[in-house]
Parts: sequence; structure tokens; C-alpha cells
Amino acid sequence: MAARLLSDDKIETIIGRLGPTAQWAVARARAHCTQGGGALAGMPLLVFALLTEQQKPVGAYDLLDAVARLAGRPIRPPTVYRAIDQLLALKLVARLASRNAFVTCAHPGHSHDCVLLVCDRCGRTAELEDGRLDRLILEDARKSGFEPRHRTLEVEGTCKSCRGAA
Amino acid sequence: MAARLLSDDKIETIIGRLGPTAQWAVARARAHCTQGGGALAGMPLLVFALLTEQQKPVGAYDLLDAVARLAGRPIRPPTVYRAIDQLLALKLVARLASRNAFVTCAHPGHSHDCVLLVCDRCGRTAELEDGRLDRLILEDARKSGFEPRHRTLEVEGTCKSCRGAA
DNA sequence: CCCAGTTTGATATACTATTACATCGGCTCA
DNA sequence: TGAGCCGATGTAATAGTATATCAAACTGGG
Repeated sequence: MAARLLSDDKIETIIGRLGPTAQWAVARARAHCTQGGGALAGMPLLVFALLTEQQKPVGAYDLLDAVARLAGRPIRPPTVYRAIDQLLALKLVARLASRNAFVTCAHPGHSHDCVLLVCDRCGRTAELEDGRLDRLILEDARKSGFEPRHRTLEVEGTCKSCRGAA
Repeated sequence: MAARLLSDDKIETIIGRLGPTAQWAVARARAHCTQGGGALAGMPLLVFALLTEQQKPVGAYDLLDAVARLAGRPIRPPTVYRAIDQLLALKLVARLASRNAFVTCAHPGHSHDCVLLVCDRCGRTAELEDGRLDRLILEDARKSGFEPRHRTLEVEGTCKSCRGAA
């Protein structure tokens, strides 16, 4: 392959420098992939690590810059988008459609779509889970003959700590 | 203003050629604006008319092309985006974040955010309304100390007629 | 009539995403 | 071992979405 940008060793070193929460998230994500018979490695792993380090949505081009900085040379968009696509397929990250950005999923094992709470002050996101919501949406949709397949639910507002600060 | 692209008369003529449903939607939107003390005219009116003619989401650049064709000369993006911004502020159209496109709102008078059902076969959208959903989201969010301000809820699936056809 | 304010238009550019092609490394199997 | 295939990664080019900034034209009050 056209001269790997970053060796696995370097990626491990980068991960080693992350905070404890991010470390834990990476470890859990890897375990989740291993369980599924695959492996989280290379660019997808690096992108996941960078994304989980920030606790907020990151644009594809910010990830691109971060990877380029670590690699010491320019990176092309598809490199990052491919990694993102794989992470999306694995449900390890979610696309934040309202902001064209991406966040790591808090609950990798779950099959349902996320409910994302996005703070418009600090930009941080939290994930919500409520089966009643999905049941209600399903029920409402079917009433009009619509068969749902996938859902995007993003709530913008102010998070607890930002409300406290104000 | 830098030589208006389309006179009000021309816009009225274009609206006159729309189908009855679209005519009705335009009339209702205008009434809604008049009630609010404003007026729906010029580019925003034209964009609303074009958008309501299609019963499905339309990208900004498709609208751009449509306006350009009607005007008989190229149009620049900000012209259309400004019109869209005004229509968004008036809640006459909604942004379909998951597709970077726009649809006219079925219920201009309502203050709540829309629930949009988007058919992945025919592309058409329907609007849903259920206060229980919003109450549930509000309740869940507040449980984690989050104060919601705005919501994006888009459901992708198959509509009644497309399911019938299959 | 002239000026200030508002609205609309043009230019240029930033940001987001994908298509199509090139290259590398490892694997199988003679 | 090495020829040939396969999958993963990298590159080039371009398509699609959105905005910041400046310029020009109508509007209404004086």
C-alpha cells in the first residue's frame, strides 16, 4: 500500500498518550470489534482515538488536519472519510447531521440509533437512550403507512454544566 | 438593487402556473406572513413557490438552477441561501439535515419543530405531529440536566405508496 | 434632488464529500 | 521462490454545500 502514513506502533504510542477516559473507550471499542470477528486497527483506529479524545463533534477536515499533523505530511480526504465510514458501519461513531460532524458513540454494543444532546455553548454531546421514544416514533409513522428504517434525532440546547455556569 | 432578476409580475405569473395544491400553499404562506406583519415577496416568495411545487426535498443548488432558468441568466448561491434563511426564520420551510436539502413545512402556523418522514424510494416527505414525542424528549433531556431548545427528528423509511408498489 | 438605510446582487472562497485511479503488501499455489 | 490475485491504503481530481465580503440599486425622509 502506498507507503503507510503511520505505522501501527506509532498509532499505539499516540493512543498511549490519551487520557484515561479515552483509553478506556478505545479499549472497549477494540474489544467490541474483536468480538465481532474483526479488528480495529490502522486509520480507523487512529480516527476513533482522535475523535474520542475530544468530547465533542469534530468535522472531517479537522480530523484530517489532526492526522496530517501526526503523520507529518498532508493527508487526502478519502483517507479520513473511509475510516469514518468503517466506524459508522461498526456503530462506533455517529454522524451529527445538523452540524456535518462526527462523535464517538457512548454505547458501541447497542443496535438502536442514538439520541444526541448537543450543547450549543460548549459543543459537547451526550447520548440518550429511551425505548419509549422509538416505540412512539414507530407507532406514529406506521399510522400513516410509513415503515421506518432509520432515524436521526438531535437535540440542541444547553447542558447541565453550562447552565450552572450561567 | 443590482437590477432585479425577476419582477414581481413575473413571479406572480410563475406562481399562476403552479398546480392547485401549490397555489393553495403559497396563498396560505402569504396569509401567514401578512398576519405576522410582514410580506412574502421577491426571491423568498419565488423560492417557496418552487419548493412547494416539488413534494420532496430540494437542494439549494437545484433551486439555484431553477431560479436561473426562470430568470434566463446565472444566479449566485447567496441569492438563494438568503431566501432560504428567511423562509427558515418564518418556519415556512424546514432544513432536512440528513440530506442537506429543504422542504416546505405543511403547518406554517405551528411553533414546534417538525418530524419529517422521508421515503428512501420516491424521496417524498411527510410531516408528523405528536406532542407526546416532544414531551418525552423534554423529560428525558431534563433528567440529565439538559435544557432543550431545538430538535432535529428525521425518519428514513418507505412510504405507503412505495410499499404498495413493491 | 440628495442622502442614509435597506435590500438585493456579484465575487470569491471556505467547507464537506465522493469518484476514479494508482500503488503497495500479503497470500495462495504451482 | 515468484507470478498472480486480493484487499487495504494512498493520491488526484472534482462535485456538492455554504458563507463572508464587497458593490450596486431602490426606498423614503428631508
